[in-house]
Amino acid sequence: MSLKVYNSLSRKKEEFKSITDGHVGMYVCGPTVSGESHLGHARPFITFDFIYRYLLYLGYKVRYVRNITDAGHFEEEGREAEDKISSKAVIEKLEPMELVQKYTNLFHWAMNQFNNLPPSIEPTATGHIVEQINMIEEIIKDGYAYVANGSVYFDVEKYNTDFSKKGLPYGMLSGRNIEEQLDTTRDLDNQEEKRNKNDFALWKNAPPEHIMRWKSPWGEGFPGWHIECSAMSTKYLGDQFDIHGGGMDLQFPHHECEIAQSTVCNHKTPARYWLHNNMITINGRKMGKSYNNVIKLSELFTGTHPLLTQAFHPMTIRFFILQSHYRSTLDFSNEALQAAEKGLKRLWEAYENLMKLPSSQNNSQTPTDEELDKKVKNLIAEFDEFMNDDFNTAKVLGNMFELVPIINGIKNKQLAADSLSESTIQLLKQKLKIYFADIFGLKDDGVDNEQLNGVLQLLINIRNEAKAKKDFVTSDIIRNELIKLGVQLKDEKDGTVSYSIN
RNA sequence: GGUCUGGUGGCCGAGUGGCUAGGCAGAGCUCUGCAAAAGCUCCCACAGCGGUUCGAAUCCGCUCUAGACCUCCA
Repeated sequence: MSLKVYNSLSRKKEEFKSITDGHVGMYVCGPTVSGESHLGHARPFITFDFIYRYLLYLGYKVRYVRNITDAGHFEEEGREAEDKISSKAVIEKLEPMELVQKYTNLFHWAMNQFNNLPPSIEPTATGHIVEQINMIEEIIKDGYAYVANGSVYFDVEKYNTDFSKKGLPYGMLSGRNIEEQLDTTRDLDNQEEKRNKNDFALWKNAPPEHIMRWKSPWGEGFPGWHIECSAMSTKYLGDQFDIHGGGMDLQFPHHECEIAQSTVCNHKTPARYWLHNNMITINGRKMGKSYNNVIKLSELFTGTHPLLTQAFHPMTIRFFILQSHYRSTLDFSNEALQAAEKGLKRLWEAYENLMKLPSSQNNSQTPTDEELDKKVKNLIAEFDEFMNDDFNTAKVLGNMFELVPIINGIKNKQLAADSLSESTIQLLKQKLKIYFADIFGLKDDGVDNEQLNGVLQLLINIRNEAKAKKDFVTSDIIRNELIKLGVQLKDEKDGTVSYSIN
């Protein structure tokens, strides 16, 4: 059984084979820290987090590189090209690096909330200006870029002509044919500098008011749209690496340009497998700045957004994303998120129940219900199978939910304790823990507060005494008032009382 | 205009030829002082029209429809 991944480059599922045995190099396009991350951004970072975690589970040593874009890509709104980061800094009266730091911190905070593992290396664009300049020089030397008024442009046409002969045409990732591109009537800044409309900037000459600027062989300026990813992936992962990831919307032009730049410099396609996650939609539309329909992560966690009826816990978001396949669109709505919240709770509680099941209460290795035992073993075995099929977390969760009634049934004695063999229960515990915590990265931020526990236990005791005296008025007050406070008491089958906090 | 991807039960979402996931919501039952929780049962959908096939949500064609990219965007 081997891992198969959908490669955007070939548009097929392919068997995954790493370049170096036992090692994986993975590059994922990170955030532009000129603003706060929104729900749409959460998708790739959670997606590639569980991919990273799964590769680790398979035993690979993974170098996971995710950049921070802090040098400012261009926003070409109509006429004026301006560096996003420097212009916003003026508005907010902050130093550019102060702004960048603020949003980097916020990003890290959000990643932490989602329980995403930090990448192995998180390089910044501003920290790699030298590498980017070196790479641009190489491209010029090879004749695939030209200088115009202190800016440098990549010669797409020449690249396409030469590399098509090698079977590496420009547009191979996104299935584009450069002759067929739409003629934009839009006026882009400095378009006349380009030899061809498809050419893209490697280096931009900085106008005087531009704050972020570096010296280069072509004058003072700043790096172009795509060069940082090429420079940094090459530096940390080599000429060719295993996986390049990002959102589908980056396929063109960003990843296409990356391929062109890197191929010129390194004489080979940078990544073997290109993985792209799909978008989160809201009312059927992609969530994105251009649509003005973004919900920021902080708003999501606090419920402060007109579209939200309540706050949603980061783990609910994570679970919501895990419930669909990463290449499908995922439609946001309060209802969908509420369903995810309840589903996660049910799964979480079953998981806890399982972990608390006493082990080896009987020595019987033969289950009394062989059919059920077999079913459980099969459901567990399918976890790996589903993940190996292009990381199908949705199907794994489906199986987990099928295990829930079995686990709860044993716990609540609706099923005999020895229905399953001891070894199956052990296997279940072991695998579920790995999948739940290690691969899916679901964690309990459980209130582990001794004082609160003590207070609740006291109330439970009082209620028990009231019940013993058939003073149901008192016992019901305790139960009903607690539920209003988000604490749900559960009368267990064995007479004990447990609770869950919402 | 080009390239591409979708349209699945009240909602969300798996599923690429037969065994018809799963979650949420809803209904009934068991348990319970009553509830809740838990368990059991029910709710058998695949945009439309043709075609291929013994058999299609799944393949092919057409139609309708939604969306993505072609411009910063996860």
